[in-house]
Amino acid sequence: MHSITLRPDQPFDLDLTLSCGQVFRWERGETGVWSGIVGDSQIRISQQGRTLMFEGADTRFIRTYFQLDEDLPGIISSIDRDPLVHAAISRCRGLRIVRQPAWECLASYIIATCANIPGIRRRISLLCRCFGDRITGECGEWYTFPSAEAIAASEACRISECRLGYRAPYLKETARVIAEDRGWEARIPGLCYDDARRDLMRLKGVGRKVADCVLLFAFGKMEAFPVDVWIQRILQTRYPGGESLRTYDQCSRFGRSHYGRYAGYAQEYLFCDRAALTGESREDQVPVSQPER
DNA sequence: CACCAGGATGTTT
DNA sequence: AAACATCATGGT
Repeated sequence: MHSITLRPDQPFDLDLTLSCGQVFRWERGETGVWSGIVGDSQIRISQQGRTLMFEGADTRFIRTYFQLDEDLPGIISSIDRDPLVHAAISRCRGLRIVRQPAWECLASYIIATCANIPGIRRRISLLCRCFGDRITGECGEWYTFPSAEAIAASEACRISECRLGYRAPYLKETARVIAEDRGWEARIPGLCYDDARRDLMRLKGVGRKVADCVLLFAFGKMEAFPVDVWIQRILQTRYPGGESLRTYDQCSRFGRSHYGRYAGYAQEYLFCDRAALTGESREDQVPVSQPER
C-alpha cells in the first residue's frame, strides 16, 4: 500500500474525478475504494482528506495519471470568468482531468457517440472481455483494454458480441489504421491544436467532438472544448444570446475564446455539473458575457 | 412504450 | 455552409 499526501495547494477530489464521465473503466466499491484498470494493471485507490492510498501502481504513475502536479488553482482562476462556470467550479471542487492512455481514449470515445454513460461503460466492458488480455493478479482477474492490433484482427461476428451497433465498422477501420501507424501517438503532441485535430479527424468515426475529447483527455491539449448535447444545451440556455450558438464550431469557438487556454477544463466543470445547470433551479443564472458573432 | 444519449457520415438544399 | 436522414443499442 502506497500513499500520497496532497499539499493544501493541490486540491483533488477522487470521487468527482472518476465519476464525472471522463473515464469509463473505474468502479467504486462499497467502502469508497475505487478499482480501475489502466494499461496492464489493476489499481485500487481511495482518498481520506489530503491522503491518497493506493496499490497496483507506483507514486509517479498516480501523479501523472491524475495530473496532481498541474496547477489546478491557477487553471481554475483562469477559467473563472462568469457566474455560471463559477457555480460549477464551486460545486465540483477538486475535479481534475485525467491523463488517459491515447488508444484507449480514442477507441472509447468512438464507441461513446450517441450513447449514455452507463451504455458506454457496458460496451467497453464487453470489448475488453472479448478482445483484451486476461490477467490474473493477487486480488482477482481482469481484462486489459484491447490493443488496436487485437481489434483490427478480430472477426465481425465477435465484434457484434460487444453491441457496438453502427460504431463497430468505425472502430475496426480505425484500429486497422492505428495498428499500421505506430507513430501517431508520438506525432500528435508536437502538433498545434488545429493540426492535431485535423490529423485525428482523418480516422473513421472521429469527428470534431471525438477529436476534441482525445486531444483534451489523452494529449493534454487544454484549449480543446468538446461540445456534446449537454454542453450545447448549457451554452444555449444559460448564456444571453446563447440561442445563436447553433453549430458545433460556434459553440467550440465560443468556449475557446471565452475561457481561454484552459477552455477544456471549463468544459469539464460544466459537464460535471450538467444536472444542476440544465435543471429548473435557476439561482445562479446571471451570465456575463455575450457569445461572439 | 416513447424519448434520448460525451455524434459521425453521406446526401440534399 | 447549413439542414437533414440514417445508423444500432440500451437507459430512463
